[in-house]
Amino acid sequence: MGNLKKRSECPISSSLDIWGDKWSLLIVRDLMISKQCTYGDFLKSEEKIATNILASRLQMLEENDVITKQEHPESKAKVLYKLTQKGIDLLPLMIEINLWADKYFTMPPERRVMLEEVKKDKDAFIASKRIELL
Amino acid sequence: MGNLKKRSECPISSSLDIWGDKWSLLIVRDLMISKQCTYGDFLKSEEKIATNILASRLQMLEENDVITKQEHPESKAKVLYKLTQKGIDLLPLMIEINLWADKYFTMPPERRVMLEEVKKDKDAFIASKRIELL
DNA sequence: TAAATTCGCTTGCGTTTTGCAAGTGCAAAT
DNA sequence: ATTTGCACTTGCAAAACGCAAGCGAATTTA
Repeated sequence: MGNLKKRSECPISSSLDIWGDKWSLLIVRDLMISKQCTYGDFLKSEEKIATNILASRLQMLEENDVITKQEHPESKAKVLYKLTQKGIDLLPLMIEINLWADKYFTMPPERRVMLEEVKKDKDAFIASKRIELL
Repeated sequence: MGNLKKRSECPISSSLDIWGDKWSLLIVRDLMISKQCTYGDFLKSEEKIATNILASRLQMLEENDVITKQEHPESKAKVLYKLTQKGIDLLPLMIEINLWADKYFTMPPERRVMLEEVKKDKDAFIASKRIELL
């Protein structure tokens, strides 16, 4: 299944080999907003990812150490997904995507609040989010 | 062909709808390194993009105002592709990808030189690159 | 405690996208 | 006048995607 083949030694290319598709960064986004999600949580988010695609992306991201599975504290039937350090390190990237999008799309009001905070002091925002996610 | 359908109002998702695939950001990368490229230049880069895929991505990026076509000064047979302002604004994002990759992959030596400069003063680097690309 | 429901996936299958090779049409060089 | 270069286009097989249904284990409900 989701095994990685590098197209080149270029760091951009190698990065895209892992999360360069329409869905992976949305999974990362959900984990940055919610800190931890179950399989069902991902399915609920508004872009409506197909369940087989979700499964393959989660596997890919786990194999590449961007996310980890943990057992749910209150049920063996549930699984918790979280970002690893490598995943949390995508935070600056995600923020730059938001800033770019802010310039060229209309932002939903809730995101706007967060972005104001980011614009005030980007590094501080990243630092506090980083702690929050660990 | 490459027409855009938004999956949601989320800025991350909308961004990915434009350049969220394995190839688009490599085209942007080439244009950030070379400032302007011909169709043939893109084909030459080491990831070896298929010509039909290249054509569809160039069209998509142009439709979404990330790149523009210009006529080549010395030949009507050639076409020059350049980044628009919207494309140049992807620079901070590209730099964050590089920084992330720097942490988790081995970097080719030439990129290392650039990254040292970035680490010394990120904003200054972006500012000078910005001017260079216009 | 048996039956129904929840949860995290897997499977099948039709559709779309990708990747490779070959081809086309215009421009420029020979 | 003919060949070469350049920017694509076309055809087709293979892979990835998207949708719906199914499945086994864990949990809840009757």
